[in-house]
Amino acid sequence: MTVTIYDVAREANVSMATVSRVVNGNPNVKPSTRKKVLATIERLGYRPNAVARGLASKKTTTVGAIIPDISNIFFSELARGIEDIATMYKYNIILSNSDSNKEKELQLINTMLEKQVDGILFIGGNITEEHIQQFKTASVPVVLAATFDKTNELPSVNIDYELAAYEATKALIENNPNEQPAIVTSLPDTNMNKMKFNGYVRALEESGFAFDQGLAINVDYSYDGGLDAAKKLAELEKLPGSVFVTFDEVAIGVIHGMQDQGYNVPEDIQVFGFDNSKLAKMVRPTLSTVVQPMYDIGAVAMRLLTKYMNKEEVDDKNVVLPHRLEKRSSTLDE
Amino acid sequence: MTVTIYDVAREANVSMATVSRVVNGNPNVKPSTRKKVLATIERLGYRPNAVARGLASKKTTTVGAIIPDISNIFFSELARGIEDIATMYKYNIILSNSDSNKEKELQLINTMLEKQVDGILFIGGNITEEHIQQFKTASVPVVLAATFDKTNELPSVNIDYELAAYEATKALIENNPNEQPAIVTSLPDTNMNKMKFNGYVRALEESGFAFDQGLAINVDYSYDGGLDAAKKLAELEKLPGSVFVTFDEVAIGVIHGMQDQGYNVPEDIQVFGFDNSKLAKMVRPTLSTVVQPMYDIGAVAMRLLTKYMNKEEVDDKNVVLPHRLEKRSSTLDE
DNA sequence: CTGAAAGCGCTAACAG
DNA sequence: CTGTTAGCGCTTTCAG
Repeated sequence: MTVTIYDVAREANVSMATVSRVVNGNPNVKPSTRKKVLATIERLGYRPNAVARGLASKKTTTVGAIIPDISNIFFSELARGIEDIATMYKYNIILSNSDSNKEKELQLINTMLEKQVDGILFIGGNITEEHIQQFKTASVPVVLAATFDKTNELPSVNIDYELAAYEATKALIENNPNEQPAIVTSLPDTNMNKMKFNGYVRALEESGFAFDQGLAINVDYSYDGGLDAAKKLAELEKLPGSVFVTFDEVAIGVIHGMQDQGYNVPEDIQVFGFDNSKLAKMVRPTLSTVVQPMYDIGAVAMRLLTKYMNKEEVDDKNVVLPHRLEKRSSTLDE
Repeated sequence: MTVTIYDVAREANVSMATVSRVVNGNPNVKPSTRKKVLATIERLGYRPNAVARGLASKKTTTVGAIIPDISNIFFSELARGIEDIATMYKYNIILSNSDSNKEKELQLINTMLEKQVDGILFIGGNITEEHIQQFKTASVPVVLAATFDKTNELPSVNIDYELAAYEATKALIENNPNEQPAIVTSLPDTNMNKMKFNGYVRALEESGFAFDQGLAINVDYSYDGGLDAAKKLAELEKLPGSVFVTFDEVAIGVIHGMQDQGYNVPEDIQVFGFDNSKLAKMVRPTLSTVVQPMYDIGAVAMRLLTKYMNKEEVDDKNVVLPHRLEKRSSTLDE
């Protein structure tokens, strides 16, 4: 039925070991026999069985990637970064969506471990003790991307969310020093969100403002959530002069929501986003935002994982990638 | 080191076969022994090795999905549909990006076949004879999603692109019967694009217009491509009263591009998009567009694939999902 | 309801 | 440079 390494060996008058060698590019094969083997592989239409190889070698050259939601632009760009580097290093990706649901996450980790992935890339909300335990039940390396583990036990790739949020808030204040910026955040309350929040508060306090719960609005992580936020903003006793929105998609909803209610951005209210997803340029006014290199986070995380899988030395286990502010037209910069 | 089925068998005083049965939920096991086995599995922390299982059973419960670009919103929604149904049927997905590049596609098909996937979901530009050949070298089922194979040999899930484009163009003409709509298309020139184009031409002719090459603009499939298209539109001797843009992302670029040049949408120029990606509601004016159910296409394709993998009867091998027009504010509907 | 035994297709020492 | 020989961990007849 299907042709195996054994068939090739027989037809080529060599041993299975030799066929295996040429298939795997082992240099210890006389050119002439290599050629002969290659020819019969071609003739027979032999295709190596990676499952058998995986069982024998204990390496599958596939890694698992657990992602909250691939249809979210943020994660899909990150996934592309992962995939490109994986391809470069000859790995395949088993991709699964967790919806940041802890049970699903734990379940997925288990499934991937059963499938004998060589490593796991984890993107999620919060890392709990259970996650760590689950990871420890197997000996494959795990790298977190855009995800926090307060213990810092696991390797990770992130940006400095606290600092980025601080800077964004500061920028808002500089443009309009007399008005206290509002903040629009989204559930779930992940560590990432907490850090952004902390940065916001720090900037506030440093500028002499006291955090005001009334200016902290929490909505769905979605465009419609942003629309909701805009409504709530407009209902405030006094419209805040600026607002820091912790995700671009929501920020765009805020901009449109304000405009739909007759306000001008940035004249009536400045808005600052976070992520610099490609949506940021797809609004009028274009969105000022924190540039978070999603693709790079995925790429660097995958690269880091390859190092662990190859048991290479890793000098920087918790990578912090640079971020920057991109000032566009939704803020009052000179 | 790692605990195997053999260890469990020994510790539980049963045979490997029995352990295998309980692990696989085979009912032919006395409850008491099942319980005993389950207990020692728990105690030993046994985790089945899916690779070994795959080798022995010739089933991996993983399917390959070849996608042009996961970071494209269109494909990422489709991928989510695939994933959700796959999860429902206990399959995992190996996801790879092809950039619609034929060599990569062929390469990926081969890799997935080596990995012994139980089936393949293919989303791409054009299916060539080589693709078909490549698929035939293995006996796993293949389903196309949002992808055409002119021979109709392969199972597929699509919408009627020609008709949808026809209807969109017709709608434009109805709103403004005296002006001939322009069209903005994007490379590569896939069958899908051709069908959209044909629908556009058919609507034109049916309304007494002759296709005018000068009104056919081709740009990159991107927001910036849309910006470019708007520039070209404005450079025309006379601004067309409406334009059919074959992808939402490009359409949004067209809207902003026109606005940036001082025109009003839809008063000066109507624009009709295609896809109804979530971007369509994220513009002002909101985009009138053809609703293509990306998620459903992915979901139905995956469902269809499970049928083939289970060797079930399939009555409708080339599924055509319904589409509809969503009229929003970028067109002059009453 | 349970066990024995034969592979699945390949890699990895180890010899030579 | 090449062949032999054990497995990898599990499923799957076939008996009983």
